[in-house]
Amino acid sequence: MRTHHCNELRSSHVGEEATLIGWINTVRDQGGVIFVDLRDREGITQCVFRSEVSPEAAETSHKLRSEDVIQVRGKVGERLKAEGVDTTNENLDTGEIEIVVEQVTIVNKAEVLPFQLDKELSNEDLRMKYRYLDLRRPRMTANLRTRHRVTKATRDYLDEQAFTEVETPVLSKSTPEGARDFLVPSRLQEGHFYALPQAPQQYKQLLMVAGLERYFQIARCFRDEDLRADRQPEFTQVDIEASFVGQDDIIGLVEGMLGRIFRDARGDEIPARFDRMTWREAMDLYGSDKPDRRFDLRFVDLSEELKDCEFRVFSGAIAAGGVVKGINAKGFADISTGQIDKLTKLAQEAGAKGLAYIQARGEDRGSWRSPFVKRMTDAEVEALRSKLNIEPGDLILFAADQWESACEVLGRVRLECAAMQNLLEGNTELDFLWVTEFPLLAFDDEEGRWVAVHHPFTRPHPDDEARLLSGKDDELKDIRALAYDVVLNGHELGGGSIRIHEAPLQSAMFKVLGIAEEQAQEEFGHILDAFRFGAPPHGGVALGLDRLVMLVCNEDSIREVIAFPKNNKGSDLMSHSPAEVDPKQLRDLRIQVVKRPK
RNA sequence: GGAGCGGUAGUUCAGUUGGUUAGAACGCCGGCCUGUCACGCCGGAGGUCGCGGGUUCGAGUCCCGUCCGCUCCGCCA
Repeated sequence: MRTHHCNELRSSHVGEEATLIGWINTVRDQGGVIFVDLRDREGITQCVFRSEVSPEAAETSHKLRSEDVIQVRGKVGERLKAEGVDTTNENLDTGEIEIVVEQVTIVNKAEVLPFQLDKELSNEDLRMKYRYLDLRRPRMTANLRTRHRVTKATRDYLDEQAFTEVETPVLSKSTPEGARDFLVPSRLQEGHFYALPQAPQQYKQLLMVAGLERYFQIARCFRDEDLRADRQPEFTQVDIEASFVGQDDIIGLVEGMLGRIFRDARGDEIPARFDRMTWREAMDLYGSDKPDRRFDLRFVDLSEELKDCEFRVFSGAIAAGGVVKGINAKGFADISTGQIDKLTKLAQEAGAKGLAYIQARGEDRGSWRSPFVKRMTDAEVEALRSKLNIEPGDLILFAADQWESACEVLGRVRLECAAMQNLLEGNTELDFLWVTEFPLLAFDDEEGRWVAVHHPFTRPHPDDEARLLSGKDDELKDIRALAYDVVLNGHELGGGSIRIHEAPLQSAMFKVLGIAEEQAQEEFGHILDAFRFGAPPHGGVALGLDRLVMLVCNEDSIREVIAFPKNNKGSDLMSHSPAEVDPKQLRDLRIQVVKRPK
């Protein structure tokens, strides 16, 4: 059908005969001579139609329209350079040549497209409705091909590291902890349901008991929760588990794998070793467990300096065992009142009563605009000035509360501040970071019980294991886990942990989580059983492939790197899923849909 | 469940204090053009201003409701 693709012919081919097939990118009809840019997935080649070469082809060429599929046959010609006119196109790889068309076939006419492929399109529903056309745009095609290179690099690397890819069931069992499950009714067993996996967590641990030692899977996972720019109800994880390894082994493996991925998919070299910080440090300095360090805005602790401050919001919080923290938004003193209001609202949504600030307009404290500075002593002001490095033009923002709340509030404010100041404009840096020593447990006030921060199979830090085994409430606080997240530019790329591999420790964990023995036996009996038969020490990690590819492609949403994604409400606007089903299907499943009263 | 931004021609958008017949660019259709490549030139078609209600002499513009899209919070072990 074709002899060459559209990014193949060069001046060395001049004089040869060639047949190309593809889509019409553009037509430039000059009356007597017609130029057609023919496009396939590799690129663009200009085709020229002249009546003196072929009257039939020239006649047909007047009827050609954008996105028609055509096949052309002709000689490869060198573009004219005569009379001081250079007609080569430096924007095209094939810009030195053109096909002088002798024969053209209209393979398939195209109707006018609902949007132009060469223009940005902001109408998301239209993009999704005609996703196959949206994907025809070079940027989207390139994203899908990059995604392929990422998965290939992943498989290549893990294969070289002696990992075995194993598929685990998609029809599996609902688990009590974690996200809402998608359920699939069983026809053969009336009233019973499968659940789609949120992650292959239990299966991969059982593969370790099976003696596989090194497993991975590029696994589709499902969570029935609300969507976001970086969250879809079905998504893909690079799921990894290994036996006889510790935290540093997994961390080193992931560093090597990401290095390979960025090299193969983008041609970039990234650091062989990433920075590490503990969860406590990350919260303390950035107010986030996935800090974006591409801008500074680091927290400064002022609890010591302000403990006797006359401003009660500060001294009161410190007296109650809390902290006062501040950030210096350099050169942002001219922030508008509206922006201050927005930051204050944000702080309030995050749980603060308000947001204390100083607009340091000049050197002298008298020139500072602030609701509370007048109540501070000179010594306190000078302490702030030196610890926060306050210079004229700076904006200082404060949070005062219990440590974790204050950090969370200021962390939120920090990100919004950076957005307002456009601190990331034009930034192309890649900042990889490991966050380690996550807390093992968190107390859920609503449910009145301890819940696993990561998941119930996560191993406690060896130094804290005895405290878990004690099971006492005051001992459970601040137990560290052998859990770690890898963060890229403020996005959680993935996380993992070293697991519990002994039945007694696992039982103790279930007990702390308030999962009764019978329930543990019912829900996780197979895991507890398996641990009794010589389970090896093991651990692993899971990386969000969609987010990774999104960052590799410099996109802002994972929808840009998923071929057929769902919209905000979980619908596929092209195929119209989810949809009602035939009543017969429901009868077979013994399912009755009860409409919610309005 | 909550908050914010948006919805005007096929597409991207503009639309002033509420005031004549709602505009531009690209695209589309017709014509001209033998070296274009964002081709150019001439002409033309194309609108339920998301939908419903209200205020008003008069609503794209103001108010209320509603639907849709996006972003964020909650949620996401």
